Amino acid sequence: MTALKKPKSRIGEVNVERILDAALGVFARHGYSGARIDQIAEAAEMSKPNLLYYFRNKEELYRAVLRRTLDMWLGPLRELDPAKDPREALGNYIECKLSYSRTHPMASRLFAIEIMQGAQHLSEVLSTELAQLVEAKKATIRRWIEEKRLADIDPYHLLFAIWATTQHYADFAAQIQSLTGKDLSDEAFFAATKRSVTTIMLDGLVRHP
Amino acid sequence: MTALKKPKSRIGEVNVERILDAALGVFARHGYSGARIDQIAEAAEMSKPNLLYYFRNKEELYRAVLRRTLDMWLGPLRELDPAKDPREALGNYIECKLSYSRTHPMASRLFAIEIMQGAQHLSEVLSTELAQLVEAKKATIRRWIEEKRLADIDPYHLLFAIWATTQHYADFAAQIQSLTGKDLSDEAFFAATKRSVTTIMLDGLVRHP
DNA sequence: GTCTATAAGCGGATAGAC
DNA sequence: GTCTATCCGCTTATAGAC
Repeated sequence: MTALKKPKSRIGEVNVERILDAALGVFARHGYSGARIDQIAEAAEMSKPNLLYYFRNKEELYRAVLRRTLDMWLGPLRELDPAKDPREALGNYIECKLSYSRTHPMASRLFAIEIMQGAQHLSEVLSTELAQLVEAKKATIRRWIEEKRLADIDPYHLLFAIWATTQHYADFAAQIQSLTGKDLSDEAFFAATKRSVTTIMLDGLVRHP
Repeated sequence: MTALKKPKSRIGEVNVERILDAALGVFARHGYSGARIDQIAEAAEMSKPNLLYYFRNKEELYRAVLRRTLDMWLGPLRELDPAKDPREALGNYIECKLSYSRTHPMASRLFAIEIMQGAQHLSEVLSTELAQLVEAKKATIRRWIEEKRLADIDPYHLLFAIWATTQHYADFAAQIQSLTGKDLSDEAFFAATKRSVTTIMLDGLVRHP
């Protein structure tokens, strides 16, 4: 009878996907309160009441969008491989995060806006899932440092620096576009960005004699 | 007669300041469309119609808040001193930006949200004032590189990396608070952050033999 | 499952007394 | 300059036919 959250029919599933895709775009662009349901409905090529047949209300839709993009958001960090050389492992991680900023800039901005506005819908996730994951990776980073293969840096700040520099190209794309005329969808700009970010993070800016 | 924008009386000026302070907090927390005028009025200890006596409408108030925080936002980059050693000059710049993230986190988030949502009220500034400033600083950075005192990095990406890492502590404070339990208002955490960010940016992560 | 029509309520903005 | 009261448009959400 009710198709909410667990649509049984094929057509229902397709519609839910269409709605979630459309909602990601509108929420990332306008924030939660700025987003309009009929705007999302229009983007999903659907009437507003029809959309509200699948999602009880705006809040439920917003949470669903966050949840759906969450795994993708947490994914790259899980891959950080303790067995590898730190240079290679961190290089991979940076490349992975940067690719994510290129292919999913709206997801990045969605989370960024949510966190900047207090992370009210994410605080649960941050203090459980992400905290656990970060705790595990801290151990990896500490080992590299003990083995003298990495500078003596607090693992938190290392992770923050990588997150900040890589996500910046998605989150602040408007500013970067305004200054350079380009964004990560430009193949050459993406390659140059990858090279620069990797060099800065791993080798640092100042030449050592 | 009209006190709008140019209040003649002392009491008017004081009220305008109170409103702008309150508005910064509410806009930074909820974004433009999420912000409520009566919420700002309440924070400014004033009735809603009274607030609208000083600012014709919400849009005008928002623009006034952006304009007032703009100089502070552009300030640190102006100070980047070509005469200094790059290590010292960039170190100063990082410290300056980080201090700004500590003392004005709401201003940082206001601009971040504005840019992430398309920078519609800032595009003028970005492509004129900021672009000019960045152009000037690019020359400084290029000189340092030519003198072999700096790694061969595109100046744009260097600036982006510094902006990203330093502003991150203001913009993503909720996430950092959730993971570390601290923010930059903690004196020890601020000192550790400054040390870590400086080391990562200037010296890099990977130990060179 | 999808639509048209509409209820319900919020929030920006104004009128007008003081 | 500041207030109370109020208007009006806009947006969410529902009712009910198909």
